[in-house]
Amino acid sequence: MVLSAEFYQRKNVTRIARELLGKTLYTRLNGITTGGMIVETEAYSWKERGCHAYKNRKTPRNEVMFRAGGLAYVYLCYGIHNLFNVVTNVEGMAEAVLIRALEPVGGIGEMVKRTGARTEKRMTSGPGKLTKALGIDRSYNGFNMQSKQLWIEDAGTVVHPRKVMAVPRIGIDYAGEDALLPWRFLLKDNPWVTTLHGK
DNA sequence: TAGAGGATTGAT
DNA sequence: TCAATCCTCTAC
Repeated sequence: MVLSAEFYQRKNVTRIARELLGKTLYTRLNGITTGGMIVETEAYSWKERGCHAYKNRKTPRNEVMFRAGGLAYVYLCYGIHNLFNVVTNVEGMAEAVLIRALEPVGGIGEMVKRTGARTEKRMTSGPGKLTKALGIDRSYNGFNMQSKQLWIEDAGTVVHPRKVMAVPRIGIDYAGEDALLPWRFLLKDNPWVTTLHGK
C-alpha cells in the first residue's frame, strides 16, 4: 500500500522518521522498477540548527520543505551527491526525513549497473549512494511521493520497537548542541545501515 | 560578485 | 586523513 499524504503531513517528524523504517522506497524509470527497504533515516526540523530551514529561513534550495508533506526534497551535497528527503508536516512547517540507507529488494541488477558496483554489497548504504542506485537526482525535487515514478510502500513489514535505535545524526557538527539530538533512526543489526569510517 | 563551506564517498 | 566537485548562501 502506497503511503498517503496524510502519513507525511503529521506534525511529529521524528515519529515519521521512525515509522519509515521497514517501508519500501521505489522508483520506476524507463519501465524499470528499483526499490529497497528503508533501514536508516534522519529527521530535520526548522526548530534546530542541523536543518537547512533553521529559523524558518526559506531559500530557493529549501523552498520545497515549506510545502505540505508528501513531496521529495532532493539537493546536491558536497558538489557530488544527490541526497533524498521526504517533506513532512503541513504547509509552512519546514520538516523532512533524510533517507540514509536501503536494503535492496527489487531491480538489484539495474542498481548494480547504475552504481557501477562490482556486487550489490553496500550499494545502497549511504544517502548519496542510494540515490544513484534508484536514479534519483535533483530533477525529482518537489516530486509527489504518490507518483508512478517515485513512491514509498508499506509492505506490511513489522518492525519491532526493540530493533529501532535512535542515535545522533551524521555530519552536522556545525549544529552545536542540536547535533546531539537522537534523530537518526536505524534498524539494529541490519547489515545495510551505514557505518561511518568503520565506527 | 567573491569566498567559504557542505545532511558524502572512496581512496590512501 | 584527505581530495573530489559545484552549488548555495552570506557578506560586501
